[in-house]
Amino acid sequence: MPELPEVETTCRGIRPRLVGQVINSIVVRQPQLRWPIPREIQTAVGQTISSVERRGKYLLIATTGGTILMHLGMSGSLRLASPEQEPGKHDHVDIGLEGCLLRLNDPRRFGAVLWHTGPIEDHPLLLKLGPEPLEEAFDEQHLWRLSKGRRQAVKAFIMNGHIVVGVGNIYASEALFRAGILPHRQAGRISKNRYQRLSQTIREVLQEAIAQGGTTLQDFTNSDGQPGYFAQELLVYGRENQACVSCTKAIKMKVIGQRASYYCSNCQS
DNA sequence: ATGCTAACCTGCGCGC
DNA sequence: TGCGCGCAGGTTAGCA
Repeated sequence: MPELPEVETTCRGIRPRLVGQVINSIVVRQPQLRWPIPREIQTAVGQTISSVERRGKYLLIATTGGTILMHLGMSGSLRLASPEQEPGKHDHVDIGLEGCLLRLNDPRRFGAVLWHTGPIEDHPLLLKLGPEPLEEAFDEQHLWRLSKGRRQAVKAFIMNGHIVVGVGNIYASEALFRAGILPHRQAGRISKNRYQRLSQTIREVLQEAIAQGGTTLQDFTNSDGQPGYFAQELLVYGRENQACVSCTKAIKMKVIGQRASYYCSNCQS
């Protein structure tokens, strides 16, 4: 479910309610997520939250004694709820604050809740991540340099978190369409000029999606339970056999790296 | 080093 | 109605 814009929307939504608050309790109903939730997570109880940040699709809730590292996987979402609200079927974790709680819901359980002491940037899951697509370090130079000699499809290349973080399946197809590049083109055989265009369209789609509050396909809601509105802006994703918005030719679908990829064979080359 | 595959799970929509 | 199938927004581990 959540790509970078959805995680960013969530992060912005929960931050004002969390920073400065003391964690009163952590209730784990289902510890079996992507990795088991460690017992040490209870160390966070009694600590004060100092910041709520995003790195790629990871949410980092920093406290005075360590950091809660969360990932929403494919189907996770966070809600701010009142302590009286009964937990639902897939409400696996509650982080209790003063007067409210942060509740993790994740039907497929591909998400993660981990605890890390020491500098969070040293966490093994974050250590090898590529640059943030909306920050300076990400540009055509970066893509061009790392693509050298790579025979992998460019779509898989930009979805690789070690290259650049936060480009998920929806936005990868969208960015490639806007850049006029076929998703199955080999990464190492794309010109620097085209990477210039691609780095631009990646930033563009992500920024627009954040401005719209994320994309709601089935069930994404922000921390207030509101849906995102980017779905109506999607030009190719999920539009197989429909007319291309630019040339009216039928949109095609091809599985690349186990993921459905949508493109226009006329507008992209 | 690179790149592909399986794996982790549940829910939903579709065709029969 | 019910059942089986295929598919879904992510990412890592493991192997060639």
